[in-house]
Amino acid sequence: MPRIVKRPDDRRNEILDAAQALFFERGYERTTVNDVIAQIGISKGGFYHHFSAKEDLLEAITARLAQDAVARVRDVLEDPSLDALARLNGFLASSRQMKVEDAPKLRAAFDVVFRPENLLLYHRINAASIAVMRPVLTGIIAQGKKEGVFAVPDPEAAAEIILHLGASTHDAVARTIAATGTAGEDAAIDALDQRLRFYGVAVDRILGLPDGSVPFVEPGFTRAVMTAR
Amino acid sequence: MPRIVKRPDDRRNEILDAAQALFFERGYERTTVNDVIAQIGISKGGFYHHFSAKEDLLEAITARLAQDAVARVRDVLEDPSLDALARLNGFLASSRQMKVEDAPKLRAAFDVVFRPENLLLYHRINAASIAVMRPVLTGIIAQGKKEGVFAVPDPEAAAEIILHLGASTHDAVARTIAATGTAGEDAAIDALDQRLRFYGVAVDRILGLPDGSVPFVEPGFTRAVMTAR
DNA sequence: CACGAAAGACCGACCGTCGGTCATTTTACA
DNA sequence: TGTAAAATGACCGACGGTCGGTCTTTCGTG
Repeated sequence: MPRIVKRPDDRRNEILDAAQALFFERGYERTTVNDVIAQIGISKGGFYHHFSAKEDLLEAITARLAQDAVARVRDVLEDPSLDALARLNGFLASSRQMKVEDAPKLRAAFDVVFRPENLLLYHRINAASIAVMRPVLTGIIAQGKKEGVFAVPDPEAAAEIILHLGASTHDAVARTIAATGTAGEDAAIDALDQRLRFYGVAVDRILGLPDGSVPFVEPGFTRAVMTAR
Repeated sequence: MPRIVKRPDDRRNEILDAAQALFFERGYERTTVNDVIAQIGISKGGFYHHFSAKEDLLEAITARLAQDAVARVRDVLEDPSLDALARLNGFLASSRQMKVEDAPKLRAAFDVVFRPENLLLYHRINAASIAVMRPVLTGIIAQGKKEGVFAVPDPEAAAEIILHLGASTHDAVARTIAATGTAGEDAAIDALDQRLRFYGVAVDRILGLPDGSVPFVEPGFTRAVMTAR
């Protein structure tokens, strides 16, 4: 094979891009290092020059995804005119907007990531996004505590709990995906939507707010994401 | 090797016991099928006669652990004289008692299960216990809703959320384990204890109860478990 | 500017391990 | 004694990872 030399960062990103596409297409375990290097025409040694193990790919990809996600909502987070509740709701609204915007890609990824055999991939993505979001949400909650609107003893613990709430949707989402294409699809989407609303209520209560203060979903959101192609 | 024939159930349990011990000693990935069969002196084919994949071991072991755990608190769950809040607190108290009783074994398992490379093992155990506990907790919450003491729209969703709260302790526990033997151990245990108390408050609030109604830990519990040898 | 050597990006054959298969043998029991 | 189930262990293919070596780029030096 002809030897093509690239700047290390470019090559690294090229590998990451290829691996990410494959992971979201086949899952982590079912993607081999050989698959990745074949996709971009690189040798085994070349790959291991940039990454010390297949596992490194997972770490790098999930970190990159999480960083990208947080970068896209930075403007809301840094607007000094917002009080804590507005900041929190703005943060959640931006996140939803992002999800709706590339709903088709997201939905396709869901189909793979929520399969039982890809549990590890799911949890890694989750852990990475929690790691990135934790300081952000902690900041918002600390601000709200200072403002006297959030009644929590420990902002960081509250942030961790709320972020993990997202993980508890795993089964509900998986059930909805499983129902796709069946007669129960419509009902499954409604059930998921109702469940997500309750998560919003759970957040309200954990923060010591009246029910409905932090809407987790808006009308049509769940359906828009789950029926995207 | 001499051929020893046993009743299928006995053999199955023997394999399960050996695998469980190894998983809690080295983790799932680092335990090979050869390790398991070597431990009890059985052949490869013999193993695959009883289990269709290594993955099956995980499923069977986690299911068995979860079943055992729920069986041990059955008496509290079936006592008809208890109202919902008493039942919930009794259920949690029994769970704590179990943990304190075999704290040394538990702590040793923690050391392995909470290592980052054993994330899958941790999540599998968690998922299995949630699967078993969900109907139980759903029943308790539904009773409380009927009694008018728990203010939740959907008992099953509430049960799922509360059970997943346990998972959100993962990082906090991992941090405490990491601090074992260092100068910060004492502070780490206190921090974990405080965090667990907050989880109790979160449960209170999700169920619409006044703070302190559902104590998640009692004095000394966290320290007892985390310092056991 | 020329050039030679160090750095490091890249190659690909090779290796050990591991999960899993299968033809065969042994045992229990009706 | 026939047969279904239990158990054997040699074998397989795929996979993650290694390693000796090659080729390109960069940069200090005369």
